[in-house]
This record gives sequence, C-alpha cells and structure tokens, in this order.
Amino acid sequence: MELGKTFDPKQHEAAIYGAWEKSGGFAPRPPGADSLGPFTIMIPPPNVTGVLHMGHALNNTIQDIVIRHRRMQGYEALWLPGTDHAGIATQAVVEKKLLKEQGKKREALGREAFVAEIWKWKEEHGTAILEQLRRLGASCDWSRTRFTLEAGMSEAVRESFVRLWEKGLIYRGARLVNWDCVLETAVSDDEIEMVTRKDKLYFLRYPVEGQTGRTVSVATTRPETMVGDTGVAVHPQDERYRDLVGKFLTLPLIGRRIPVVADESVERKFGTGAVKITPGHDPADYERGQRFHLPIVSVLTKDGKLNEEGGPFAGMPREKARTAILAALEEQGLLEKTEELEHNVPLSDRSKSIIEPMVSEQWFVKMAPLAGPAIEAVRSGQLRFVPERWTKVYLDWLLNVRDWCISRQLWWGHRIPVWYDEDSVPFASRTDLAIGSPHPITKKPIVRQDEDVLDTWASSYLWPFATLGWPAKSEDLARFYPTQFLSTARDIIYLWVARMVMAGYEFIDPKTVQAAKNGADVRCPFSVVNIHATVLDAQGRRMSKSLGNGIDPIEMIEKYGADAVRLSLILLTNEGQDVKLSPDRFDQGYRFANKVWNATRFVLANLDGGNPEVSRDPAAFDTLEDQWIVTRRNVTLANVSKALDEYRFNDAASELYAFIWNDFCDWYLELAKGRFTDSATDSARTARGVLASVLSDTLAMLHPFMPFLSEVLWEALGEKLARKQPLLMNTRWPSSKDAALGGSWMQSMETIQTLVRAVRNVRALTMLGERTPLAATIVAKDGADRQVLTQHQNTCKTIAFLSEITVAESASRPPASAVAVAGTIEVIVQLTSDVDLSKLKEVLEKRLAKGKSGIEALERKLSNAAFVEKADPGIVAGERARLQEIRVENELIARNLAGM
RNA sequence: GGGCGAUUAACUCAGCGGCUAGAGUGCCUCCCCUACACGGAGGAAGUCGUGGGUUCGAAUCCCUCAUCGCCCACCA
Repeated sequence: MELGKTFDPKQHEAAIYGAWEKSGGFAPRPPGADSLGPFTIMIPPPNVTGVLHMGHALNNTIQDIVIRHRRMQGYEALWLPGTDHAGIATQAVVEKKLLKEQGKKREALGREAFVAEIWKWKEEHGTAILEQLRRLGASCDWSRTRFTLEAGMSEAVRESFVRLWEKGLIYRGARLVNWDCVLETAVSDDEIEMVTRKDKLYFLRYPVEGQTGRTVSVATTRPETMVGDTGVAVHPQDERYRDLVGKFLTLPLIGRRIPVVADESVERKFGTGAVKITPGHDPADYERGQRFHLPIVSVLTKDGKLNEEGGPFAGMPREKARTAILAALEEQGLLEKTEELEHNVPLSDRSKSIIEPMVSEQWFVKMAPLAGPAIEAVRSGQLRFVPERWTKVYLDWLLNVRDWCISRQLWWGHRIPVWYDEDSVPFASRTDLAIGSPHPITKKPIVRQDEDVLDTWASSYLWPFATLGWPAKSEDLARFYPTQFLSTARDIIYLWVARMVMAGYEFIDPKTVQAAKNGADVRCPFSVVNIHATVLDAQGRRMSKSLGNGIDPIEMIEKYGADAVRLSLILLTNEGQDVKLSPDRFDQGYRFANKVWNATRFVLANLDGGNPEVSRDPAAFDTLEDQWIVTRRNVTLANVSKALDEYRFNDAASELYAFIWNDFCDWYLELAKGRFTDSATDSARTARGVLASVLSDTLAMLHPFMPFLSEVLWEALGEKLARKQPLLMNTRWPSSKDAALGGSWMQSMETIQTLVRAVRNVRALTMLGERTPLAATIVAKDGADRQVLTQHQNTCKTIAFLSEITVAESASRPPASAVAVAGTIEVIVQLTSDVDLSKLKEVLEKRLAKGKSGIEALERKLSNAAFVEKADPGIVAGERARLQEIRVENELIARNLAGM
C-alpha cells in the first residue's frame, strides 16, 4: 500500500469501518482460556428523532475508547447500542409532519393509525443517529441493537410494572401535576425548567363579606386563576389581618364565598401579606388547601382554556382570560395596582410552553422504598461516580426523592397494562386482557384498557438488563449483566442513572446473572458512572438548537476526519470539566493524525525484507537512542494503561501525544536517519527493528483514540512485517508487565539532548545556519557528563551538525566565539566570521536574572532551619542539588557575559 | 435561598503542598535538510481573580469577597 503525503481521512474511513463490521470484530470474543471475562457497556440510547451533537460525539468517543481498550486487552467486550422511543419528542415530530403533509390532527387518524404512522417514520428515519455513530467509529455490536419500544422491551416494561403493582408501589390518584397545555400531557418534575422572566404582579381587591367598603388585597402573577380561588391565607401573627381570620370574602366576578385562614407559610413581607389560595392550580396552594380542607376548583381545560368554572370567561385561552379578567376587575375598581416583578416561570422541556399545575388522575410510583438500595449502592462503594463529586448530586436527589408520575397522555409509548371492569376496578396484567373477559378479581367483564402510556423513562430505566433479554433468564443476561461502565451527561443523573440503579436492585434476581466477583452485588447495573464534560460554545454557552450555536460533529468529521474529532475532544476535556469549543480546535487532532501518518511513512520507507523482531527490554540494545526510546515506550505504555484503567482519558491521550511527537518523531526518527545512510549496517538493521516494534505498540495504544488512522497504518505496517490481523481486536493491548522503566540511559540521553539544544540555541541566536559545520568545545564539570558526551560524540556531531568536538573539564572562551550554557554544560563555538552576538547576549542576560531569583529563593529556603528539619529529606537534597546546578550555570553565564 | 464548578500566558486549558509555573493555538526570528511547511529549530509572553489564614513552604489546603457558569428549591 502506498501512503500519500498527507493523511486523507475520507479515503479510508468508510472502507475501514465496513471491513470492521464484516470481520465480526465488534461482537464480544467467545469465552475461552485467554479471555479476561465479559466487559459490558450499554449505550445511553439516543432519541430516535435525535441528531448527533457534540455531547454525543464526546460521550460515544469515551465509550468507544473504553470498549476498544478492553477488547484489545482480551475482555469479551460488548458495547450494546440502541435508541429510545422518546415518547413526547417523537410523537411531536410525527404530529407536525402529519399536519403539514395531510393537514390532519392525530385525532382525525385515530390511535391505531397514528401509532402506525409513527412506526413508519421510525423505520425510515430511526437509524439516522446510529449511522452517525458509525461515522464516529463507534464499535458497537450492531447485531444486538435494541429499541425501547420493541416487543422484548414491552415484555420487560410490563413485568416491571406488574411487579411494582403487586408490591403495592404503584397507585393512581388525583394529584397536582405539571400539565403541558400544548402537548396535552402531564410531565414529571424533572422535565420542567424554571425560567426567570420579567412579569407583572397584580394586586386584586377581594371584598370582605358583611363589611361594606372593606376589601383585602391579594397579590398574584396569575390573575386568571382567581376564578378557582377557594380561600385567602394570611400569616397568623399578621396584625393587619388578625380580625379577618375566620371571616369570609366574596370572590369578585364569581361571587364565591371564600374563607380567610391563618397559615405559617405566608410571607408577610411579600405583596400585601395576603395570598389567594388556588388549590387546583398551584402546588403551594394545593398544600394549603389540604390543610384547611378547602375545595379544589379546576378552571382550565386540557388545552389551556378556562372551563365552565370560568363563568363569563369560559372558553377563553388562558392569556386572553387574563386580559379579560383584569379588565373586568378594573372596571369594578377591584384592580388596585400593578407592579413589575422578576419571577420564575415553569416551562416544559419539550414544548417550551408554560406549565400549568393541574389536578388530574395519574399513575404514580412510590419511590422511597426503591431509593434505599440505590443510596446504599454508592455508600457501600458498589457504584462509583467519576468525577467523584457527582455522588453528592445523585444522593441529594435520592434522599429527597418524590413519587414519580409515570402516566403520560400520549399515544406513542408503552400502554399502561391496566384494565378496568365496568365499575372501574383496575387490574394490572402481564398479558393483554380481552374486552369482555372476566376481571381476575371481581369477575365482572373487562370493559377497557387504560388509555395512557408510560413515561419514556419507565422503559429506559430497564435498559441495562432488558436489552439482554430480561425478564427471560437469557444467556446474554447471565453473561453480560451487570455492566462495568456507564458514561453519560450530568443532566440525566436523576432521570435515568438513579432510576436504573433502583431498577437493578428491584428487579434483578442474582441467581440469573453471573457469579459475583469479589463480593460485588450483581444487581447494581454498573460499577462506574462516568459523567462527561459539557460541551459549550466559544462564548461559554450551552450548545442548543434554539441558539443555533451548535457545532455539527458530522460536519467536523467531514472536514477533519473522525480520528481528529475524537482526539481533539479528548485532549480538550479533562475530568468532566466543561469545555469551550470552536470549530478550529479540531485542527490539533488533524495535525497530530498527519504527524503519525508521516512518521509511519518514514518508517515504512526504511523497512526492508529483513526486519528483526526486537526485545522489549532496553538492556538488550547497545545503542543509546535504542535503549532510550524502548524505555520511553515502556514508560508510556505503563502510564497510558494506568490512565485508561482509571478512566483518565485526557491524561492517557496527552501522554501518548507527547511521546509520539516529542520523543519518537523529534528525537528518535531524527537520530535514526543518520543510521540509514548505509542501510546494510547492523546499526541500521537494529534501528529498523526498533522502529517497527515501537511504532507497532504506539499504533496499538493509539487505536482506542484514533481507530481509523491506526488501523490504516497498522495494515500498511503489517505488509512489511508479514502480519495480517486487523488492529481492531486480534492484537492484544501490549503488555507492560515486565518492561524495564528506568535506567542510566535516560540520564545519558538527556545530557545529549541538552547539548544539542544548546548548540541549536547558539545557532538560532547568532544567525549561524542550522547546518553550517561548526567546531565546538564542550566544557562539562561533571565527570559523568564528560564520559557520556565523549562516548556519544558521533551522535552529537551528526544531529547537531558539528565538524569537531572537544570535551574538556575546563576551558576559557576565545574572543571569536559564541557560547551556550545549559545546566552545568558550556558549549563554546568557534567563529570564523563576525557575527552579531547581541541577541545571544540578551537571552543570556535574561537567563542570568531568572537564575538569580531562583538562587535567592532556594538560598532562603535552605537557610531556613525549619525547612531542613521538617521537610522530606529527599526534597531537601533535591533542592540542594538544584541550587548547586543553578549556581554553576549562573557562574558560567556571568563569566561568558563578561567577555562579550 | 441551598449546593457545585470555574477564575493560571493574547486565546483554550493542564498543574491541586516543595521544579526559576507547563501544553496546544496565536505571536516574533530563522529554515523546504531523503516522513510531515498540516513541518523543523529557536525566542518573547504569567503579581496563578481579591483579601485574609494555616504551614518551614501555597497556583495548590482553609475562610472572605468578586465575577462567570451549572444544578436543586420556588414569595403568591
């Protein structure tokens, strides 16, 4: 295979991905002697209506890194994909389409036909987001793709519902729920968003019964709800109203007699200190109403109009009713005044319309009994959040958990498996009950099934095991449950993560899953929850559709390639810290991809037929740079492995990046060039072996991060090395177990690097050409340095383009010379012509000043008895050595400056 | 109101008790040399948000304040 001069992702991605899928490498490897056991990740199922955004791109990159790493290590790695039916969102999309294309509302179609329409839409468009995940390189086992509304999931949903029902954890009741008047459904507390906006506070006068002319003013932001008022509350200690408690007021416009009650919850300082009580349309009033047994009057219809309770205003939409009611009150002199007010309005996450609290019959799940084990799971360490701080968020919610409203007035979703007889006695059943069949308890005929469907989360909270076949005792369930890793966004810790944990503890029978490892509770659905960074735009705002500030990952993949997008995201996000992103940030990933591409091209160009397998032990080599790069490879391998094991993706990627660019490319490849001038030598042969070995391991380490690039290059390298298997799964993660991590060669190489940099420094500052041959005298006080430099003087000569090297313990600088000082090493360069030393002087002066302040700081520190006494002896010794070094360096600089 | 996070180079971020505080981008100078100009070499650039405290020692730990962001709660 010929590699072009630059990496062109488009040329490879589709083909590579196709080959991976065809190879079956995304499926978990079969159990066997060499297997490390199962390792499972369940994808957070994106909405079927979804489009891949940057958050998905980041999250799925993270999951793919983990699963590819585990797969290469030898685990039976399963990453199970799927989508969520997303009740409200999907129904809304199809409703809109229906209205636009056929001008029909869903009611015109009827339930069955409408749901069929949605399925049709799902079949056509429901895989779009999964295709986008493929573009990203996600190595999911597509053969196991699941959907939260498919048959198997329905069975799981029914089983879970009936079990909770049988335990008495499900109840139906009239409660104040959050009503979305646009979508005409209840939504849960977790699906509303409070938005601060400028509003008006209206002061309404309510006449006191039997005291002509006397009124009580109440302040409200929602005057239209006054028709539902059934009381007015004041604070018990409020002198202004004390005499009125127990008396009655006349509700204007309606004429209802409403009592004045005394309640602690009233804030005396706010408004007039008297608050109208509308139990049917306000959560706080609902509670006050309960306390004083006030009647509940519902005044709104499901689509947000005033109902018959609204008297003359019946039938008006809520906004219109407000204006009309205010006008009517004004006319009667009962609108005292209006004030500006900043306050919070609840908006529906879905429709963005104002939520109306409304009393309605809904199904609820009692959460307290389910929360217990989920709390215990993190306390006992079964479950761990990364970063750890999210534990508190999770716990706070669970400790104050409220019952979960699970019914939704939609058509798209799992229909509630409850049937009623003619007396409306409900029964929850695992199997459909035919109309007319006897009610299992009352024996009276069944007349109808509940019309409502379940909240989407009431199916997706079963995701970790329902996807594996539960409630059946399937092989997959036994093998792949519980999972090891979950990565998700912080905003669904309550909606999804916590509920999955509850579900695991509630529904999983330990006997149906694999034997517990080291005493872990196998019911807990995952052991690590990774909460990834939130991707913000360049101004630090959330990326959102309405702002239009999103960066489309697919567009970025088109431009920079999937590998670049993946690596850039990982390099930019650290420990789940929010990240500000602009499109040009992906450049770093692409540049790096190109660097690796070209480094591989160089290696390939120099490999020939005889490329010996070389040792992983640096001591097996006798050339310094070989010993050094093999050691550096081993250290990198150990660090990257450790970081990945600890889910520190950014650390792992940074480590690899630096190794490849700074060590492998900048130094080893440059040094290797010199050895290939005669490719028949032993030195060249060894270099070929080292290049092949180090590059192979490097590509393997890079694979989880940049799968396409590494696979293409691996394949190209494989041609030269008679190696056939794709990197995807047949190669094990290189082992760092018995690799040496240190050695004197690290020190020696550093000395050489120091020298070379010093020479380059002189050349750059004096405008001597980079390659003009120069004669250099190297003055090194340290015997070990002298030995290294003498021994490796040929290497130094080659890479620093020196014609001659003299190593000495001391020497004085002749007039026609330039000098560089690096640590305790001094490099004196003979000059044959006049050069401008001013720039060099300037830099040396700056270094001298900096050194001085360093010396002062260290001297202060070391003359401090307390430091020497209390600090770790190793640190004291280190500081002494450092001081000594800076002193020597500064002396050298000072002496040389004096002669310039 | 309660909680969490952030504040370090022009920009985006690392560093989280002991290096003369780092990286990438940008900037300046030089360089197409048998991988890569999407590159190489060198350089300039920081009172580590403010004010206190703990400590021999603080960018790092504690407290105060400020600014920005997020989450929870919800004075009608």
